[in-house]
Amino acid sequence: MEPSSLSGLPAGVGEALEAEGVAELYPPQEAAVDAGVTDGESLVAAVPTASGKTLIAELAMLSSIERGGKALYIVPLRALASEKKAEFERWEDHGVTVGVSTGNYDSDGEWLASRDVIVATSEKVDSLIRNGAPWIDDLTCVVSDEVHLVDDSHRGPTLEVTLAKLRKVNPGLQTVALSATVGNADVIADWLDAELVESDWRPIELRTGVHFGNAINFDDGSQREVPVERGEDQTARLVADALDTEEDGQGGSSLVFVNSRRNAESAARKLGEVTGSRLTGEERDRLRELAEEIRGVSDTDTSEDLADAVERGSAFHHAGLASEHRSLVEDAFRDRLIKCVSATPTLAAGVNTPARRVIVRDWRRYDGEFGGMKPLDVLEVHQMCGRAGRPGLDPYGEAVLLANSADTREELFDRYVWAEAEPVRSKLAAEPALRTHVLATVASGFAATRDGLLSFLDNTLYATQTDDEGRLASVTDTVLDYLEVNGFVERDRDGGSEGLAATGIGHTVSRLYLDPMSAAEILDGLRTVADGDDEGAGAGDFVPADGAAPGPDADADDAGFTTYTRADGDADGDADDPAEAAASDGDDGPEVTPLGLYHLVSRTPDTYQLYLKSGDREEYTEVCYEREAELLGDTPSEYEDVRFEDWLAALKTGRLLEDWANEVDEDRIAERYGVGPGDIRGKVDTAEWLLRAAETLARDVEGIDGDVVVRVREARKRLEYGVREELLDLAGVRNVGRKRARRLYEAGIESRADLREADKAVVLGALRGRERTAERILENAGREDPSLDGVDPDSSASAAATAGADADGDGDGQASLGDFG
DNA sequence: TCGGCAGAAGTTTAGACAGCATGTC
DNA sequence: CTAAACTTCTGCCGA
Repeated sequence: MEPSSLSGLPAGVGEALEAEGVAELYPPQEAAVDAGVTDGESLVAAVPTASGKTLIAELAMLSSIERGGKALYIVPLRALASEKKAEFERWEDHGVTVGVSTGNYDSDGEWLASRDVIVATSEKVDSLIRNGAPWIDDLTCVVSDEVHLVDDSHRGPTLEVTLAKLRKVNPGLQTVALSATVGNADVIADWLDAELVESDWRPIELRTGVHFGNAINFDDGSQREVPVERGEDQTARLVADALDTEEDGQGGSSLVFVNSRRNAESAARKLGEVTGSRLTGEERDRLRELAEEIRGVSDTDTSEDLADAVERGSAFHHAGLASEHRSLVEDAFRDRLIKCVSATPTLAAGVNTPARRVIVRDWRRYDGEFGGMKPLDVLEVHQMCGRAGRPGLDPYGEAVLLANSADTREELFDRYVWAEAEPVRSKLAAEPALRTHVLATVASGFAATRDGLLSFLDNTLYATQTDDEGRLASVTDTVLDYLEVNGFVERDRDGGSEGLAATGIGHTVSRLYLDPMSAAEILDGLRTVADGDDEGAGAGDFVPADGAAPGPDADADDAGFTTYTRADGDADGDADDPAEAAASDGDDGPEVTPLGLYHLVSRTPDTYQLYLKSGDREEYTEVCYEREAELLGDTPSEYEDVRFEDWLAALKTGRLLEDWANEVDEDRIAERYGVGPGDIRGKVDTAEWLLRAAETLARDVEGIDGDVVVRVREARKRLEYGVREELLDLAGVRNVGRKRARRLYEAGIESRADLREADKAVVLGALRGRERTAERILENAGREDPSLDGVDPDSSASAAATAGADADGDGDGQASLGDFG
């Protein structure tokens, strides 16, 4: 079937596809067309990765748009959103517009409602529904990429409920679900009332095999000799073998999957010996440049180790890397500059990074709940193997599992090579998942009674595949009790069917996209502050919202608390105004410190906890008692309460955040907490998000001291910029980060206003003579005449700045590791 | 007494979604 | 119940 023979697509699309080189549709694509994707028919396509799934989605979306509709493409990862957007933008010549919406990136100012195709993550779509995005009911086609992720216990339920909601709002909606080959694609099709296209067909041959001893045995019965000498590294031999086998005039690159970050790093180091000896002079030069770029991303050991490996054509890839690191590695690997990447599962499902040879070195991974090393899911291994074979570059792809004995070889064949992937199973009927989705479903008007709620939940995958009819109802009831106790929903038990309604806070929580348990924890924590200084202050008391009050003052205690309203003149974001800070210092209520707030949001289920290492328990128990007064809420008993462990883990995270807000260098933080630059950014981002939510909650809820709102905002801003209080103003200037702000401050330039007035020589000196940077900064600070022509840097400013930048930000009188190793 | 070294014992362990505002003289 | 790569500790040896 030729693309140009398809009907129902926008004019010229078929021809454009042929011009791209799509002369014939692939068999699964043809089956999809036969099943009616271009006629608005719903479809589940369960086919291998890289077998043209995206084109099936495009055919559905484009034909839907041609009929006057609007399409939504749901991706599982933020990183994939921009990849897909770029891919779909090639249809803009045919009048199709594309927009993206994810948590950290919205299409540049474009109003989504006007776009024909919108790419978003499932959480973002869920959030848009909760917030009543007007274009949701205009959708005529929704594509769900990697639907098999409904099996994921954390994020699966969101996808499941979101699809159910979209279909409910829009009964005629064409639903196209793209899935890996799984055990029960028919059940998914059944759930979505869709046709099923299932196939193992791949455009590039994929051979899967197991290496043991001196050869790889492939699933097609063939063998390839790859002898491994005694004491030689099996992985290294296989990587070398791929590189030494030229196809298309080039050796093949490899992707090695391992089970821990540390293993990824040490494998990359070792494999650098293999790749390093096979580079051309030009490649060495380019790699050296790339390594410099990597070092420039971050000052941490991780960054340094990565750069060292990359210089030799080898790299590692895991979530501890900064996102800039990741894309540098991914791009260079695609460009065939980096010859081998050792990765954790980040690369198995993320952006498209194919390799000629995939080596699955570790097939078991530590799992605490399992109590040891757990074999990977068949689906996961298949996903890894599916990365083998680059379309247009490799004549074939090879996926090799490593065995260290004949027995293991047989086990790997049985377990992975011959095995079908596990069936997908809904994880909806679990409390954490339902807690969030029951509240959202009630709050956004999908259900007003208990019966209505249960019948809505009947549209989920869970309902179509469970045999236990009562389970969903019973978990729902447990969750409803929880939501009622915490004041998020009201229940009316008088009528025939129990009535349900979200309270004001319930609505807020749902719109903020918080787990209700996080919201409850935050509210409890913040309320302890108000309760602490006046027993008489309760939620029902009179709340003064005096529009004339400039902020909390000494009298505020009389009423127990003061609320800020938008009218009180504090909406200008001037929380760091010294006068205000001084005023609140006069308050004798319990002090709300950044650490207290960081600890509070860190112990919320929306924050991923840091692992307590040996010795940490002792260390943080001590910190916990030292700073107990700052922690919001009661510390669980060290000896009787199992929650104590979590409390300490949250304290560790809280301290990391505090360090960041105290300008401790990234490399010190990385070392102190045993994390990578990517983890630091991740923790800070999450905390920022939660503190913003906390700010909104604190404003919306009665019984929380207005001063608390100010403290929350300041703690959040300090995280955002990574600076101490006195630098908040400076760090707000574009191109001024925590480092430059500190240098400027040490040179006597303490504010944005100073930047406009200061001696240019001092500014230039503080910025270490970087003329262009200094000009940009002056311009961004709003200086009339930012030009630095003929200005010489003031060397004393530069010296002061250097001294300031080297100071360890640990000046709170706590025990400090004042050594440099 | 000290340093070097080998082997024993102990330690650690993947990933990643969400909101929001708002500018400048 | 299950692993494996590291790091740190321990004890032995020789000088």
